[in-house]
Amino acid sequence: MDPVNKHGDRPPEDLTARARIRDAALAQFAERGYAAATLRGVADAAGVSIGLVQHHFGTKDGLRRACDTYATDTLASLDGLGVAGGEITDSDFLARMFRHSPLILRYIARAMVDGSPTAATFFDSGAATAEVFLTRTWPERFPPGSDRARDAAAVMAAMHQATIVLHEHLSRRMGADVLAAENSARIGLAMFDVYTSMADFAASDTGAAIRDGARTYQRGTSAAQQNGPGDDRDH
Amino acid sequence: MDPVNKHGDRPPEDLTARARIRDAALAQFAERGYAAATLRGVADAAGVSIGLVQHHFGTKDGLRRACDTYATDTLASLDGLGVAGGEITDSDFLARMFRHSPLILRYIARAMVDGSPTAATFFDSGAATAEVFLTRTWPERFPPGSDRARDAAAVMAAMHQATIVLHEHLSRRMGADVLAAENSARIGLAMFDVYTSMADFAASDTGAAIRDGARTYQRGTSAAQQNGPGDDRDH
DNA sequence: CAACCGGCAATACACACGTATAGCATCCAA
DNA sequence: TTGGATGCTATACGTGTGTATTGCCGGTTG
Repeated sequence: MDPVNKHGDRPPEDLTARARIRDAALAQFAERGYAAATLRGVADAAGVSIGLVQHHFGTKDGLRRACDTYATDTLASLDGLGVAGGEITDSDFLARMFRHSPLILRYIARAMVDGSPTAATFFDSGAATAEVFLTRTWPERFPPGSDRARDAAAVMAAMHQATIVLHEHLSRRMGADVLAAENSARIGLAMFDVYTSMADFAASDTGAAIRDGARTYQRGTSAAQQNGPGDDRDH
Repeated sequence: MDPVNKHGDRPPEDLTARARIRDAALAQFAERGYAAATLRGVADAAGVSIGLVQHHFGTKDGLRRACDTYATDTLASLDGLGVAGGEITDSDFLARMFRHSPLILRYIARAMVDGSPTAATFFDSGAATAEVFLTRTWPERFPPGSDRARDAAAVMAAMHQATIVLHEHLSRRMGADVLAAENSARIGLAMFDVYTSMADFAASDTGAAIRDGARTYQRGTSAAQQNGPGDDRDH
């Protein structure tokens, strides 16, 4: 049997050599990073000559841009329901992503820390979605346009995307490939556990002390960069 | 004034050319990644010849290993209080890290996704710390050695380290360098907000529905996997 | 048939990289 | 003074890289 879900349910024009090259590039860029990946490696993985890679994509950067736009388009096509509405369907979105193309998921994970301009768009999209969710669900805590909402949304996006970006370490630690479809729910449940537990901690005395300490520390530094007398050891 | 906190409070032997090369390598590896960084670039940044880099570190991989061990030692020296005890002094640990050497922080952030073997150790250390914290604070929810505790600890480590690994996107979105010492408290406060809010969401009807859906989905897919049946709702 | 054009391979080229080697000061013990 | 270490530079070498060039082959069009 040939490799499954490699060219799963894609239109037939995607089975051309050009598409094979793009898929190979997605995999190579994801596994080795842009700098370490070579055009000859991509050509070999795609089973074509290196000349054909240039014929279709011109330069190495052109190949990367093609991968970026392909990933962006695929993501946009999956954004149709749920995410665009500002719902927190993160796990559901990922589940669909797992099924559709783990290749793109791995590529995104690498691009996020590989200097790709598309990665910034992806992160900002996640942060924007989170911000809509936060301001809609708790308008009093996160007033629309406030710094508090913006900060929380950015941090929340980072925390969620961490499960993708750090999938290698996460998988090693959990003993399973967290980018495999059958394990998507496992991360979601663990995130629920972390959220509820850490909220308990935040509401506890020590949690409140830490938060207050951070608040006063922030007030001290926001005026002048010098560290105030604070540092109040939280036992 | 010369660049501050570049060779801040380090022993005098660190001001040798060898140390300057190491610092330049830390910066170059962090900014460009291992593959894209060049020995000539490191030599230029350190103000020495490329031959001296080889004289001190032999090969490029030797230079990377030297950076890894230096980062590891620095981390270990900061682990003295708080973290080793299993406390969740994450923000405090980071605050000290910010002050001591933002250089190493940036290096760690890159190494985490650049295939460095040290990065695995760093992640595992964070996950182990989190696991101790979870099992100590909520022993009934996270029994020591259970899959549930291990999963939650790994995800929690990933979520916390995300603020470092994704510092570039986070900083762009928040309009400030999140790896700067004066902003360390800001992330901590945002994380508190996210935790409390998402815990509310997890406790809501839709949150419970999502969790139950994930549970049944997971039961459907994990035939061989054994998770203790004693998961059920902890009120 | 002839001209042509896109898919594709083979090869050549210039360059930057990591690495190896040789040399030059300075210092310090014998 | 001699003679090696030591810190450091300069330069050469081989290789792998991205890219450019050339040409072949099959199908379409005039």
